[in-house]
Amino acid sequence: MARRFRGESIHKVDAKGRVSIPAPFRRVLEEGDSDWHEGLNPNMVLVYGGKSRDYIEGYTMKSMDDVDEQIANLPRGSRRRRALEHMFSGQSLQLSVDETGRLVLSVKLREKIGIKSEAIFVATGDTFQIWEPSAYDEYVAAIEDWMEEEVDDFDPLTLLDEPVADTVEG
Amino acid sequence: MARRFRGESIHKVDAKGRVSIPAPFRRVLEEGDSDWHEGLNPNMVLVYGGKSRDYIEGYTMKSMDDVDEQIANLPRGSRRRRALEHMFSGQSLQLSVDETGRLVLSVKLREKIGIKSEAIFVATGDTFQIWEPSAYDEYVAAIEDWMEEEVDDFDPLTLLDEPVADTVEG
DNA sequence: TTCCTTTCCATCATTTCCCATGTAATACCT
DNA sequence: AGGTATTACATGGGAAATGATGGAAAGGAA
Repeated sequence: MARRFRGESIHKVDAKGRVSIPAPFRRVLEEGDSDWHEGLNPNMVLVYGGKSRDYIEGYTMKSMDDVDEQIANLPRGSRRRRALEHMFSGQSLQLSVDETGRLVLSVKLREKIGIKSEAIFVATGDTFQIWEPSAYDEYVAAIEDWMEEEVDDFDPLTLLDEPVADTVEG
Repeated sequence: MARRFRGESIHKVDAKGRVSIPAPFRRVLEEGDSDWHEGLNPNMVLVYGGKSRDYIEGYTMKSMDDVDEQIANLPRGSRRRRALEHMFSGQSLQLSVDETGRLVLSVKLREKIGIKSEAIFVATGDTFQIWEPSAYDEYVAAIEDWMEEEVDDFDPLTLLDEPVADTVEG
């Protein structure tokens, strides 16, 4: 398994939409770009689709290739495939990290998730998410409430043992 | 895997039918044209067939070569082959991007998909589509409605995990 | 000539690039 | 250990390059 994103951190977003990518995340992006080599800036992909999603998702080139390949295996023209193409081709963009470790969020993207002057980067394994900080706080609060009532013995790992009957509410 | 088209954007169509191709798409077209080199304008192919299709499809030279080759492998004279030849040879045209990054949509093409003063370019992986904006909105709304009910937990990637019992409606 | 298409220019708004600063983290030396 | 040098990061500002778009000029076909 490739190196994974870990941790979360807040960064300023300037008037041009520039934001620093957390340095540890940059290492993962470099490793996940087969064209990358020392001294170069890695490429990556942002996915901003999902009408009601209030975050942007960041992919390494490799993990996006995996997704693209799986989509390509679905029957052409099927609804499922069209939905995924819409999400991952139509609602996405490729970019390269700049010389100083930043990426640029266009006005369109900033507006979609409500970002003004700050953004929080959150690791989620082989992708990461970019949120407007207070929206993320709400999201976290919701998860923690759920844990509170669901997880008996303070060890979240018990969630791994239980049978899965999962939905959004599950 | 070759660089893929990503993202979507709206552009003005002037009285002569000129439209800017999104700059990121141009990079893909350049890379997908084996004759291209710095300082030159890439060639590409538009496919406008399909009686009830309300978009035009854009191909790089390479991806069109792939399609042509697959067609060439079908039995000569077969109905399937003739249909595909009609679609991809007959109902298509090759053109080159102009000096300022635009292409020209003839009156005929504009009428076919109902374009008046704007067109939206939408990436779909190794091709892209050109739509009349409001027609595209309808198409997207349909997809999103379907996603809404089909995808439980806001993560479209679950569509990749579930068993495929796929038809065009799947 | 007249209409239509293809080139060539011109302009304005972004977007990208380059440089600079302050601070934090780490390495180095004695 | 104490203090200093060095490198890595985060962030800002301005200049330069690119992109989108409109209009005029030029080439041709009818």
